[in-house]
Amino acid sequence: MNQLQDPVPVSRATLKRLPVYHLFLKELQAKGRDVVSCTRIAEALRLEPTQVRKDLAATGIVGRPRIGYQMPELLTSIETFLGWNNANEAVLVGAGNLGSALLGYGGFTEHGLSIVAAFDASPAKIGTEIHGVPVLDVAKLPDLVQRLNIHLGIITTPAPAAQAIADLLVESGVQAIWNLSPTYLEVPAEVIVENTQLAASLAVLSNRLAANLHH
Amino acid sequence: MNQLQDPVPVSRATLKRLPVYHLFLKELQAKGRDVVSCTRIAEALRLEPTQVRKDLAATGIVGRPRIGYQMPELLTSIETFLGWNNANEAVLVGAGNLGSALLGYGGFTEHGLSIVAAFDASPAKIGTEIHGVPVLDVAKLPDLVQRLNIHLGIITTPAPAAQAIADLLVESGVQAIWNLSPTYLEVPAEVIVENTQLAASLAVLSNRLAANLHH
DNA sequence: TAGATTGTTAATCGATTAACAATC
DNA sequence: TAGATTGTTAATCGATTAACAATC
Repeated sequence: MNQLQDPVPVSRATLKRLPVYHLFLKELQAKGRDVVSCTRIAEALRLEPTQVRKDLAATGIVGRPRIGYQMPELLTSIETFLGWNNANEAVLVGAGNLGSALLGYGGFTEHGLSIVAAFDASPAKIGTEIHGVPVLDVAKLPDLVQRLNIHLGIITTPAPAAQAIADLLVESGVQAIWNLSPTYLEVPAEVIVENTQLAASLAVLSNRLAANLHH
Repeated sequence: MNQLQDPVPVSRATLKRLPVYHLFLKELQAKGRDVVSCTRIAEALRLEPTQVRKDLAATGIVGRPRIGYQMPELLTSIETFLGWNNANEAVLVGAGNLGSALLGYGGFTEHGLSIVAAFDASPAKIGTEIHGVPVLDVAKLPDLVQRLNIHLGIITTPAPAAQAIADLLVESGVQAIWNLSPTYLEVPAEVIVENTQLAASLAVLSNRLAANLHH
């Protein structure tokens, strides 16, 4: 329901907070709560109640004054909004340490991501399985992506290989790339790229830690 | 709330872009360029030249009109500002898939991070080494952190264990936590927490991909 | 009812972008 | 010089926060 057509465009900031709410709500639900207010969420997560309210409203949920939101309804609303309950199939390229970690992560399935195949250039890995996912030759990527109509590619290769892999994914028809390699990727404007630079997260932390130690 | 008394308060957004510039500049340097302008950086990274200029200015670099910035000087300026050239020692807790991936990542050393020990609760792992880093019993964490005066802890445990580990790290004197577990951590206000929620990155991507597919 | 909470509009804050003078 | 680029101030934009009426 409430599929408002072209509703308020949701800010990236809101999009990043929604999974955090989801996490917190799951924990709360496990403790037996079946109703929750923005006030409570905001307090626990050190945010402003109004911000939480706006974020939740973006998912289409409607609450009840004096009461709050029904827990299962709220969780479902967030999940639906984030596209977590209609699985996205994805391929992963680069079955090294980080790639293997993601293949073994497990938690992605409940967030609507299913990695159906991994690709690598190393002959030693090709033909094996990592955490149950087959590792294939990169040469087979275009065919598989097209046949299975895969929309999402995950890049966990070393930096020097990443751009060529991105090109290959785009040529094969992938519409979104999750880039975990330490590179800036050049792709056509219509392709969505989400960069998760582990070094960048670290940079923020290092800088703030250094500032702290000076006091 | 955050009373950093730096000369110029640097926005978190700037802090996140600096490593991207660094990455791009390293690639450019490898191609033999030894001077670069904001115009060029902005064009390659699809940003506004003014934004690049302000970001770089935050690191203290001074450029020359008509010319731009000297490459080695600019790289050093970014590295120094981010604290990448005076190593931070860190411990990692949770030597599972993701933890092992980080231990094997290698790229962190050049960003000023040195993981000196890993901790795990599993007897099978204790006493082993992963990518050259010893895996120790969590019981030994407080002593080691205090003795070596470690400031930074990295949490890669499953969600249920994360809060207890965070408490332990804080008690032991750690001042910053890089949390890669899917949990929201409660810590004292003076402790810096940087959350890298892999699921959250994914959430942003899923949502935008879903929106795209509807068109 | 009284009071807590939602939903929404208005004000504030901060970051981005534009404009432009200074400089080499 | 002429023109590209820096550095900086002002304007704009967007997100957060505050205020408040509606509601149960």
